[in-house]
Amino acid sequence: MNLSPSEQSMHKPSDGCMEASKAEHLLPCFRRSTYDEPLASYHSGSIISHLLRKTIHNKLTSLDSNLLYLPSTNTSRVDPEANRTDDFPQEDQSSLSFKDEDMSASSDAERPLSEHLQAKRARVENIIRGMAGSHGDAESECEAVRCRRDLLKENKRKQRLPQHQEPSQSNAKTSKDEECHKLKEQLQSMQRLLHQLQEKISHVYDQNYSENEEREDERSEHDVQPSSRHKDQVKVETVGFGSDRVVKNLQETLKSELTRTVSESVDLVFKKLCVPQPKPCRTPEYSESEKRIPEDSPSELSDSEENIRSRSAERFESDSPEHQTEALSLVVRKPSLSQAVKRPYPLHQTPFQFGYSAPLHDSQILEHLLKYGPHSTFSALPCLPASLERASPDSMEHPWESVAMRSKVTSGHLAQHHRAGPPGLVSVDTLCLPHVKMECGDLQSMAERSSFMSLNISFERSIQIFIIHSCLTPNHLKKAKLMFFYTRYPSSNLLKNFFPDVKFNRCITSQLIKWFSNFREFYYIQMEKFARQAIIDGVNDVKDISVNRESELFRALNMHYNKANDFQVPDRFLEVAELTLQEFFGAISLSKDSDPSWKKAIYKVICKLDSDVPEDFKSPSYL
DNA sequence: CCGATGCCTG
DNA sequence: CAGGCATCGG
Repeated sequence: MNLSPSEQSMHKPSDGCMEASKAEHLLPCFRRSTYDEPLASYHSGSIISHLLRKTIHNKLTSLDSNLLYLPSTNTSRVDPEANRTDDFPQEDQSSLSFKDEDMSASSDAERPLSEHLQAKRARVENIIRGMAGSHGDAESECEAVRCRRDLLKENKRKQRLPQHQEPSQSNAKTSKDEECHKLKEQLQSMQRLLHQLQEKISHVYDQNYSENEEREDERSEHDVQPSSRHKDQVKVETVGFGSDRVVKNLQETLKSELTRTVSESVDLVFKKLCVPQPKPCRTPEYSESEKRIPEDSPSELSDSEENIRSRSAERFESDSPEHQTEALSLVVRKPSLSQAVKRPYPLHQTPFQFGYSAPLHDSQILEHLLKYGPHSTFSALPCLPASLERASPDSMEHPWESVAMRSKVTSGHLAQHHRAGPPGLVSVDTLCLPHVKMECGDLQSMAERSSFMSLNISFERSIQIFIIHSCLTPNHLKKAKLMFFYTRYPSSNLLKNFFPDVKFNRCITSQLIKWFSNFREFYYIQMEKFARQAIIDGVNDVKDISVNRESELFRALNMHYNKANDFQVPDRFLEVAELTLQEFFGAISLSKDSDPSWKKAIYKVICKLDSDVPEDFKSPSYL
């Protein structure tokens, strides 16, 4: 398929491929990130409407609908393949119009043709009109649904519509073939639309960016108290972060990520649509049109089975389950960002309307920042721009307070704030991040105010959020589970001592405590279960109850707290487990379980059996 | 009132 | 595992 000039200009390699590859280079982890979970978890319908809702409802659209609405040259091209299959004059595609005059004008030439040709044309125009009309219509958030409905209706009504120059046949196969093809085209057109939108976003972003700069300049001239500025309007430069390049990188990464996300979602939809009957979809045209959008997708984009499969959820599932579940539950679902979305704002007032899905996306980025980088240092974060490098030595003590990074641009004027550490390294303390020290409760309001909810995310803010989110990672969870083998009832002080790399606050503390509460819950449930089982099994004497490493009970517990089984569980834990089981057994034997709070007595006993956690656990880099 | 805890639920 | 809720003690 050929690109029209307008499309080519829209899909400039420098805006697409280059950025994608650049992003790939800078942030390799992103590739997997957006793809893995969220897209795989959407089903085909929802992802598209989700994306469309996100984009069409976006404020940017209303800011300048003309930007989005590419004049006839573009809107009329939303379905060029349909034009071709319907034998529309190729050269007339860009002038395809919905005006009646045009209809009649062209129909002069086509009068000899059978009526159904005109009917076809009318239908195609109708479809196009429907799509075009909804582009600028803020009300119609379900463009995809509508188009699809139209198309399906179209197919039902007219299954004999010729495809691929084949004679019209109305057997079931061609019908499905057509539908698949139509949907493919439709999705591709939406993809183009979204790509356009993405261009607009970056355009508006750039506008805002320069506007903000101007505003900032004005303020610094007229404002007597610069401190009265809204925090969120602190522009990147004022943070002293320094690097335009860093900001640009992030910006570009986000742009390309949006594009790629769209592509992959479309791919996923395709896969779902086409898998039942792959052959019909695998027409030459299909391959062609797939290749037509390389800038949206990684370079390996093709219609090969391998690639399709590699995009599928199956592959995702084949990944380490622990890897996924834990990371996602910890970070993606994390507090405020998702909560903010469901705040009871009237839709039209929602300050982060556009960011409908942005939190998820951004959280994924952050998640991967966390996943791939021990929050102790940035050095191990492959996703971070190259300008962020090695952490300072003192970061091993309290990495959260001295996440160090090298500013390749100007670290000089920041060095004055920097404490210990090699020259050229800048502590995060020097970033003057206003929110870094705030607590989780504030995070939501921050998210609401923040440009983070849009693509206008600044780098320093992503760092803030990174830090906030990096408080507890999957590794921390793993560590906590292992610590449970020693202590069932850790005090907050103990936790603080053993998680030196965590910036403790109310929220983090209670989350950690909650973890242990959950651990205990599981522990006691198992105990009760096995105690009852022992009774059922006819065990009479408490002394007949023992727990060793071969016990089923131990295996269950070990599976829960030491899934990888790479940790030597201390013998003491076995003793405690045995005692606990015996307590439960005794209590149940004596029918104490009729008392609603019968377990509390047991808890009281067990909580005294905590032992010291080995010093090794104090290392932030434990695990 | 706040924090810790437990219970229930998704 | 996290959220929400109720309860309890300081």
